[in-house]
Amino acid sequence: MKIKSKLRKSLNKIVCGDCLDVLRGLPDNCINLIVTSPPYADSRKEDYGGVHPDEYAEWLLPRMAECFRVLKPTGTLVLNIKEKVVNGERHTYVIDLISGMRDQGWLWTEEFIWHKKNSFPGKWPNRLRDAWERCLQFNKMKKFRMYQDAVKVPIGKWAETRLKNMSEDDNKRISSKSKSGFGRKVSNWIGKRKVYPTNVLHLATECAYRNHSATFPINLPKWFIKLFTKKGDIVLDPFMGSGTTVVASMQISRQYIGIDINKRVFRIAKNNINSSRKSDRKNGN
Amino acid sequence: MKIKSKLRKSLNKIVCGDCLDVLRGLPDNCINLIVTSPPYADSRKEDYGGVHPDEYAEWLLPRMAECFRVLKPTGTLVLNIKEKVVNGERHTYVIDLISGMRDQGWLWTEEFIWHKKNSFPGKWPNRLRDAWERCLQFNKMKKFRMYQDAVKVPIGKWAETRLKNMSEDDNKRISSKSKSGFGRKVSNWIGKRKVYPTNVLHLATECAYRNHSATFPINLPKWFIKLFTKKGDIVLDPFMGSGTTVVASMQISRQYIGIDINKRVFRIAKNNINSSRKSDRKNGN
DNA sequence: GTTCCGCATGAATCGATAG
DNA sequence: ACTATCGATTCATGCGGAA
Repeated sequence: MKIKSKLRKSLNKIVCGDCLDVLRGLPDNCINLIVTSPPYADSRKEDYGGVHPDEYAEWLLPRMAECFRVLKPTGTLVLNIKEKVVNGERHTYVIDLISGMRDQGWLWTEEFIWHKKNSFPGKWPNRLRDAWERCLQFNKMKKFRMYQDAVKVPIGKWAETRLKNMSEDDNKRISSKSKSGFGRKVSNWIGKRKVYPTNVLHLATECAYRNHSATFPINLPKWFIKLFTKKGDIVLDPFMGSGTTVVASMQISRQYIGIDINKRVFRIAKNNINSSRKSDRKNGN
Repeated sequence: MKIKSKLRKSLNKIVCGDCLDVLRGLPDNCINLIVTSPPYADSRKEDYGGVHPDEYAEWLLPRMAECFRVLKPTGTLVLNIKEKVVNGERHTYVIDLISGMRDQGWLWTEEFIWHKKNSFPGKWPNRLRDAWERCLQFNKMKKFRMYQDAVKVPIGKWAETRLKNMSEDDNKRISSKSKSGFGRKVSNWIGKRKVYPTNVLHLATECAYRNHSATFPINLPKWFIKLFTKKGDIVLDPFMGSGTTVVASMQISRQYIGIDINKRVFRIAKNNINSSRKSDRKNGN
């Protein structure tokens, strides 16, 4: 049981280091879900040094190989990514990445679209505003775990804003103010017909209280965690950033492992996780 | 003037045949915009004989080469396409196509998302409902014609309240605290009624012409025609289907060339175009 | 206890200018 | 010529305090 203890030692912890090295310390086939948003090519230079678009796939691929090894056969990997414009053209590093990962044995199962409702403003002579990002789904096998019922949404006009309205945060915010208000809200939903959502997610980028330069609304990882894991399962984020995926996992009772190479960002993640833990306790969880 | 007459003879006509052959009869650099939805791999078997996904890019590429030749240097190609699921996995023929077209000299300028608001209902064991398609934009040069003002949309209702009460800071330029380089000057928006859209299109799949097996709402090609051409410009659809792109072109006073290989579908297109012409005349155009 | 309203924020991109 | 830095451009959202 050496392997099991090795895993147990890493569980519900965050680690500062290159995920390429850190992941080597994990046993094979132990993770249920990997949700991550790797630093985009050439961006976040301050925090990550900025990998050039031409070398991006090459840089990310060995890390994806380690992810493949640690993921359970029925597990899932979700990669939030978008190619940037280089020289007036969309760069090919994302499609190069897909090709390279398929060579590693990954199945490119699905591509979700995150529609960013409040995208960056701006006007350019030959380009409109960019309002979407890819969430690439990869698997090791055709048959993977998926819990569609966990992400059902009320029928009707709410379908457009399903994630916003379904978020745990909303529940929590209401409950912290008044228990009765919370109960009433829930009762509104009871009895409503629910339908399965689509592969297009409508979410705004969060803009308040972010010390980290990347926007990654907590409802995005949370939605995928609900869709691909059940309570107690293990969620990994090898590019944790400010810890959004980890906090999402905690809030819905999944176990987690978080990794990030940058010390400044790591401290922010630690703070976010600690304050999330505190507010959890306050609410009696 | 031999070339010009060759073009003039083809203008505002539709042709039944393989676009690979038909396009050879057109001169170089004469088309302003190509908007098309090529037959999907392995589907529409009845109409097109069904190209297998593994051979799809190979089949489409020589036709894209002819498109490259006939397109003006400042022109644009828009390809509405989506990879299908083969063996539980998204097939790679679209990214193979992008690679192959870049080898031909195409620039992969942008990728628009068509969000299908009323996607087909249903439930599959390992998959949610598919509610989006790609609209790939390709160009021959970095500088192409684009008329963003033609597709402006009404400003959001946030503006009504926000712009009434201006703080002092709103009148000067405030730069964002993060290193993004972004700033804001709220007073810029006073009096503005319309804003530029994003690269995400929300359109329902209203299929006017039910005899054709592909759904392609007329507002999709029409939007791209407005964005990339002006009145009198020439629009080509080498996979015309039931003629949606052609009808859209007629409705907003662009010239057209439509091609389709399938005789049955071709007759439907002819009918659609004729009745569109009639209703045009009735309206005094 | 709810709604209203002010306001800071964001994985951007291009062209010009400087080294 | 080629690369690095800099300034200009512009929406919609959700938090938190106020009514």
